[in-house]
Amino acid sequence: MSRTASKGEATRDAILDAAIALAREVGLGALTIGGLAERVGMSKSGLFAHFGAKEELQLATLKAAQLRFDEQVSKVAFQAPRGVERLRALFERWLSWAAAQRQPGGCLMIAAASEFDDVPGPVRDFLAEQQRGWLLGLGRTVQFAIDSGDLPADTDCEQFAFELFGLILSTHHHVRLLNDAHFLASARRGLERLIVAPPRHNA
Amino acid sequence: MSRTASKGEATRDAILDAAIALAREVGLGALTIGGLAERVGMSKSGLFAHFGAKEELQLATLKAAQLRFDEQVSKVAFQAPRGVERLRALFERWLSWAAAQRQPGGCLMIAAASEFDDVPGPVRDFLAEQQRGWLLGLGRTVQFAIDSGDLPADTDCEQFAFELFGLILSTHHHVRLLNDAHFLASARRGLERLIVAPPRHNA
DNA sequence: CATTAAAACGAACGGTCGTGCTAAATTCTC
DNA sequence: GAGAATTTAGCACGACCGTTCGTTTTAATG
Repeated sequence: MSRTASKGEATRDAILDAAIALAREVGLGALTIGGLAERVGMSKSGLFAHFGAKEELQLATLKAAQLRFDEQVSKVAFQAPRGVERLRALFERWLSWAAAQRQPGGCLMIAAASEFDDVPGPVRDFLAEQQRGWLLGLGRTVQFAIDSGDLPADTDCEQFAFELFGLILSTHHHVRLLNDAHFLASARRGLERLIVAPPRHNA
Repeated sequence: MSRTASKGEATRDAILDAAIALAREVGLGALTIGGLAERVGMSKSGLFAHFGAKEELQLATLKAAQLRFDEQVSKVAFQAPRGVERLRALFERWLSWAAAQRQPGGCLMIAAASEFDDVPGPVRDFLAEQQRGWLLGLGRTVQFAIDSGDLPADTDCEQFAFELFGLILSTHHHVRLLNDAHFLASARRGLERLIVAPPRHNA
């Protein structure tokens, strides 16, 4: 069957699947090994042996979530041609990742960032690095839209990315807290305004 | 001295002061009674007696934070005359509340919302109600700017408030996680774009 | 100042946390 | 299928959690 799927790796993947789901509900910091073990259906110590420390479990969970994000958001959006079309695809995928998933709990990375932004350590470091990379990737996608002639040449990519991120955050916040999906439409209107009247350099 | 400041109320206030500070660092959920007691310099049971339950402590902490917010943000901004001037004042005050405070930890309400958005109970209910009220207040401030002729008559107040909130969230997120104050400037540029090219109805 | 009420304390409770250790069970390799 | 390696379980530990209770200290009242 799968080439390198030893039993250990298989259960490890299953654990991380459950860890993502559980952490989205209670938070990455409130993720307990006992609770996770019960959810997966194995012993606490058996699960623990896969990671050796709680912090490792947290990091592994974040990395697994990032992998999923890349597949469900970035990868899919990058099938659209460069330009606003890809930008819209990315935004739409991102929206459904962050605020419209069926299972409870929003975006793990966003929640974890808010949770760990004052807790120094590897988890925070990972999140910060991840954020830097994502911001860069967003800026690049905007640049492609400029290159395609879909956006004015003097569009400020970084400012655009910053505001785009704000739209996602606001949607995430309101949809999750107020349980009102109409904010998804607000997000889309915000994107259109960004496209029609984008932020520009020296303006 | 102060009229109704029995000893009990005084220490209760001191406790809540410390609770806000501590909760901003570790999160409202990770707030422990023992840790808070140590910080305040009193016994665990003595502190506990003031609230009777941890959830009451959490709620009291949130209410105390809201009180501060009203005084430091809303109240001050409302001294400016209605219109964009007040809008700018509000935004600036809000910015320094959320992302530029000296002490560690960002905005408690934002962090708590992200932490409790999937944890049913009084804390979540309080946060949701608070958010509804704030969104309404924001919209009203925008409406004043329309009435003063500073914004087009067909400006969409709710959409405006939604995007404004996104700017604050994005700033909060980036400043806290990446420790880079230059995002404050991004926030201000976002506000200017909102004023110059606001979202409109039927557009 | 004496009395009473309020507030703070100290010790203890049952539980759960993360983490070692050792033994049993399972999977992999030849 | 035998033997080695990996994976899982069981149990115990010290620490800390929220909470209770009885006592002692402190503040308010006449």
